[in-house]
Amino acid sequence: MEIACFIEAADRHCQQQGVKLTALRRQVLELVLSYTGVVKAYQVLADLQKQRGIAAPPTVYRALDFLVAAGLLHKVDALNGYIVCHHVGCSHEGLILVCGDCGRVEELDATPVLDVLRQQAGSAGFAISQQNLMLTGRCEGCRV
Amino acid sequence: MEIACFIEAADRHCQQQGVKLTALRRQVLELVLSYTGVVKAYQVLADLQKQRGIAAPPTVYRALDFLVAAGLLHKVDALNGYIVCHHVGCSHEGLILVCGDCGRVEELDATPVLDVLRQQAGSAGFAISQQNLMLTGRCEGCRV
DNA sequence: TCTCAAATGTTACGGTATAACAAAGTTATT
DNA sequence: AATAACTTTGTTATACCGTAACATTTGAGA
Repeated sequence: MEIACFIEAADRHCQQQGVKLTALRRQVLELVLSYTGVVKAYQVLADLQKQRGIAAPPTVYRALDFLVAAGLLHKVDALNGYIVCHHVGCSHEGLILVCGDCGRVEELDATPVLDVLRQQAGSAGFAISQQNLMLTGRCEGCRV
Repeated sequence: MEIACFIEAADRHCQQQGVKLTALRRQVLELVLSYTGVVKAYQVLADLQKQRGIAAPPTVYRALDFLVAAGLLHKVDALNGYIVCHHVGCSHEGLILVCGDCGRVEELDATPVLDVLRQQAGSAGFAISQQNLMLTGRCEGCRV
């Protein structure tokens, strides 16, 4: 199962970083993994409530914040949602395409375009940090 | 005064586009212009209430949506805010650089890099929509 | 003037996120 | 073990962000 594999990798990743992937955090990560594409905090909250009987917003937000900080998830600001990071462990800048209709996510290599961006930002005095590039649009299936 | 100058340019821009910069929309634009940097919808709402006595959220959101659609403002998703577009007439997509240290915002033209991105995304089946690119980094003043 | 469409007003609500404090678990040290 | 210090999680309450739905007004053209 792919989820179990990812969890295992996440576990190693957290150990390496000296942070703890607790039971709750693992549970939230599994819930996010169970979706394809973008997941909202309140969806995760609802799922968590089904599994535990009760849970409050801070519980899920804290777990999500941890997972983002650990590099296991990315926040998609434009959609108020979260996606799984597909480049855990490799220091690789992704170009993340999110379909605004179906939530499907695709990752490409952002290196070439970030080279251009770094140059452009540099001439304005800005040093842009390592990061992923997120764009919203429509995937092939959702274009009519 | 710089605001008056911008308003004048905005007026011409709207006429060219065949859309109307009504009194309300102009008032909201002036309020956004009165700030430096990112402004939140509810800040504008509060200002509007001071000036008119009463106003409700849809009033300001509709005006802001119009101004974004007209290319006069940009929405900054990551901060739930809005900034003035500094490329009215020459560009509709911003490359927005936010200094993680001091919060300063700089806007460049994202058109060239988005052309490249559209091509790259297109070959993966994605049609990326009109949007701003927002990147974090460090501005000249904050780099030691 | 009349009609239609666009813009604005108004009410009410739903989605997003965090503050503040309490309780429970964990770790290190004695 | 016992304690203390710290981290994590639970709980309550609330603040912030944004829109649906419908009423009313305004403005341009027939």
